[in-house]
Amino acid sequence: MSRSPSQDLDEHADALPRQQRTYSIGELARMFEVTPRTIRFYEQEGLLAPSRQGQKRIYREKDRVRLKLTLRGKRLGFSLAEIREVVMMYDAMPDGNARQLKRLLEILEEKRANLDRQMEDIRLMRLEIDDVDQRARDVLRQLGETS
DNA sequence: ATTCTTACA
DNA sequence: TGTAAGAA
Repeated sequence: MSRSPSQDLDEHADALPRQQRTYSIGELARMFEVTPRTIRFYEQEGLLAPSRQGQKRIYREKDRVRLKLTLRGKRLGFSLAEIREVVMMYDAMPDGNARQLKRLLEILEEKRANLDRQMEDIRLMRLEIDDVDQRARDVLRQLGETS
C-alpha cells in the first residue's frame, strides 16, 4: 500500500490546459506509479477509452483524470463497476439535454447519499481506532509502572 | 527503446 | 495483475 503523498491531491491542477497535452501509456504509468498493464486492464474494464494513433494509445487530459479517479476508487475499495459509474458520469456531461441532466442530478444525489453514509461510517471507525489506541496506551502504562 | 496483442499463472 | 512471446 505504498503511495506517493501528492499524486492524488492535484484536483485542480488541470483547470485550463484541458485537452492539449497527450501522454503515452508509459508516461501515465510513471506518473501514477502503475504498470502499463494496469492501464490497459482498466481500458478492458471500460474505465478508459484512449484514442489511437495507429496501434499506439493516445491519452488526453480527460483520460488522465479518469485514471486518477479510477485509482482513487480502487484505494477506497470500490468495485470496478462502481468506479465505472463515477467515471462515466465524469464525462457524461457535454450535452445540455434537460431530461438527461435531471436524470444525472438524481443519480448524483443518490451517490452523494451513499458517500455521506460512508463518511459517517469512516468517522465512527476512526473513533473506534482512537479508543483502542487509548486503551492500549493505558495498558502499556500499567505494565510500565508495574515492571 | 516502447508499445501492442494474446495467452496463461 | 504479472509475465512471456513475437510483431510493429
